[in-house]
Amino acid sequence: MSKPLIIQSDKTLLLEVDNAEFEECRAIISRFAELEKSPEYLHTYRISPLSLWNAASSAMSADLIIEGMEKYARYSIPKNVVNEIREQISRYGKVKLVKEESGELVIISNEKGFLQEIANHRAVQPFIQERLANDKIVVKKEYRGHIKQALIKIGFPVEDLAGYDEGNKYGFNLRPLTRDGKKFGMRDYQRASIEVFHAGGRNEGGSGVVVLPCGAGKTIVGMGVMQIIGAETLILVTNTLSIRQWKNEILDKTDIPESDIGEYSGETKEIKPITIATYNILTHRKRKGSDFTHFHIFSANNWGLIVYDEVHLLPAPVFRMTSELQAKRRLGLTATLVREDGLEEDVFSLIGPKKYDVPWKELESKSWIAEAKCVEIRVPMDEDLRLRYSISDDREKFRLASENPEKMTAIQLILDRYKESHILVIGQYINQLETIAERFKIPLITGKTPLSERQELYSAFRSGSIKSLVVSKVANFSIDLPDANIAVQVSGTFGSRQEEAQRLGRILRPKQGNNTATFFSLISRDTSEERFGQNRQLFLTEQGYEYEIYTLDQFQETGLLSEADRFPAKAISEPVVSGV
DNA sequence: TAGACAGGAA
DNA sequence: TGAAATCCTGTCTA
Repeated sequence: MSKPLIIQSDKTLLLEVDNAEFEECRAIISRFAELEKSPEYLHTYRISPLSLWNAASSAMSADLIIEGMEKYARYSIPKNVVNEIREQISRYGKVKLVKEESGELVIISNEKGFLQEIANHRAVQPFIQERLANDKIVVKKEYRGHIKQALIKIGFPVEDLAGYDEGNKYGFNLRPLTRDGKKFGMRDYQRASIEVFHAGGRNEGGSGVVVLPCGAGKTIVGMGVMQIIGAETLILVTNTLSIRQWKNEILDKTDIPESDIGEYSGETKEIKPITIATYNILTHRKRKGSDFTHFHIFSANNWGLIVYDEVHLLPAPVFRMTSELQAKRRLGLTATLVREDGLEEDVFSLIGPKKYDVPWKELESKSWIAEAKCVEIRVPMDEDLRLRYSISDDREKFRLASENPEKMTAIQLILDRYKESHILVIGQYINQLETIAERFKIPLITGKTPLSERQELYSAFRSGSIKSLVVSKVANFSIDLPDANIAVQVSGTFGSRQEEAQRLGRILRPKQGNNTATFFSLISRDTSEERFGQNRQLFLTEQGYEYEIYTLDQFQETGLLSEADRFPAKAISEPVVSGV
C-alpha cells in the first residue's frame, strides 16, 4: 500500500481517504494544517502561517511536524515547504512584548533584523513611542492590543509576556460531589487543558484558546481555570440560555454561593464576583454610531479573568473592546477555530493562540461523546422542478433546491426504517417544515412556538411518548433540546460550518447503552445545494467523521437501513455531561 | 412591577 | 447572495 499523503510546493497537502493510514495521518496533520476541501477521495489541507503559529503555541515543534509528514508522505517533501515550516514555527516566540521595570511596554527580539523590519513598517508605526538603540522598541501602552494585531498582519506573531492584572481575589473550590450526589471528577483532557493554559506562571499563563468539541465539557474547563486563577471573573456567552446553563453548572460543581453569581442580560443587570453576560448586550448602542451602552461592565469590577465562550462567534465590536483589555487574563473556549470572515487572526492576537485541542475521534473512542455517522443523501428533482430551476436566478435556485418535494420520499424512508428511534427533522424554511409536519403528522417547533408548548413537546419527546419532532433554527440555540439518535437536515444555510457544529452537537451527547447517532442531510442532486453541502461537510470531516454519500436509489438499497434495530428508542438516557 | 408585545439591530 | 431566530429596549396594560 502506498503512503496516503502528497505534499505540494504550494503548501497544500492532499490526503487519500481510502488508505489504511488515513486516520493516523489525519490526526497529525490536522494539528498544524487547516482542512480546505473534503470530497470523497482526496482531502485538501493547507499550511498557513497562522496554522503553524497555532501549532507552535500548542507545543508542536517543527521537527515533530516534519517527522510526521515524512512518515506518511508518498513523495519527498518539497524543500520550500520544509523551509516554510521551520521559518514560521521559529518565528513564534522570536518577538516578545514585555514590560520593563519602569512600566514601559517594549518589543524585544534576539533577531536584530526583525526589530529593524518592525520599526520600519508603516502598519506598526502609529503605535510606536520610540526606538531605543538597536535592541528594543518602546510601544505606547494603550495600544497593547493594536500592536499585536498589526504585528501578526505583517508576519510577526508576537508573544505577549507583558503580564496581567491580578484582579480582585476570589477563591472557591470544586465539589467532589455534584448537588444531586453524583461523583464529579475532571477528565484527563480537561485537567490537561487547564494546566496548559496556566503553565508559565505570572506573565505567560494567562491568555489563549482551548478547542474542545460540543459536549466535551467546556464549562468545566472554564471553571477549572477560574479556580486556578482565583479571581473575580467575567464570563461572556452567546445567549441567555447559556447564561443559565453556566450558572447551573457553576452551582452544581463548585461551592460558589448563588448570591455571588450575577447575570447581566436584558432582563437582569447584576454585577457580582462571578458575572455572566451576553455578547449581545455588550454590542448594544442607544443609536447607531453612539457609544456602547454597557461597556462599563468591563470596568465595573476589577476582573482577573475574562472567559469567552464560543469564541468563534465573537462579534467584531467585542474584538475592539478586547484590544483594550490586554492586561486581563483571557480564556477562549470553542469547538472550532474556523471563522468564515477571516477574523481568526484577531482571535490569535487579541484572545490568544490555541493552547490545547483534542481530536473528536479520541473522545469518541473513550465514549465521552457519542459516535456519530454522517450520511448525505442526494435527492433527484423532477422534470418540472428541474426546468424551473434552470431558469431561476441564483437566489431562487438555492431555495428551490432546498425545498425540493422529493425530499419527502427520503424522509418517509428514514421515518419508516428507524421508527424505533428518536428522530429530529431540522430545516431552515418554515413553509417546508410546516409541510413536513403536516404530511407526517409530527409536531413542529419554531421560534413562534410559545415556551410552555415547547417544553411540553420536549418532555414528551424525552419520555418517548413522541418519537419525532420537526424543529426550525431554534434547534441551534435552545439548550434544553432533547437528545436524538437520528437527525435529518432537510435544508441548511449558506454553508456555515458553525451551524453545522451546533446541529451535530445536538445529537452528539453521550448516551448510555447504545452510543451511536446518525446525521442525515438531504441535498438536491446537481444543484447549487451540493456546493453548500460540501462546505458543511468540511467541518465534520475536519473533526474526523465519516461522511457517506448516497443517491436516493442507492440509499434505498443499502444495508444502512437494516440497522434499524441498533437504535432502540428506550436506550436514550440522561447525557453523561451536560456541557454546551 | 411584572408581563406582553412591537420594533430595531446585526 | 437570504431567511429566520434571538436579544435588547421601550411602551403599554393591569
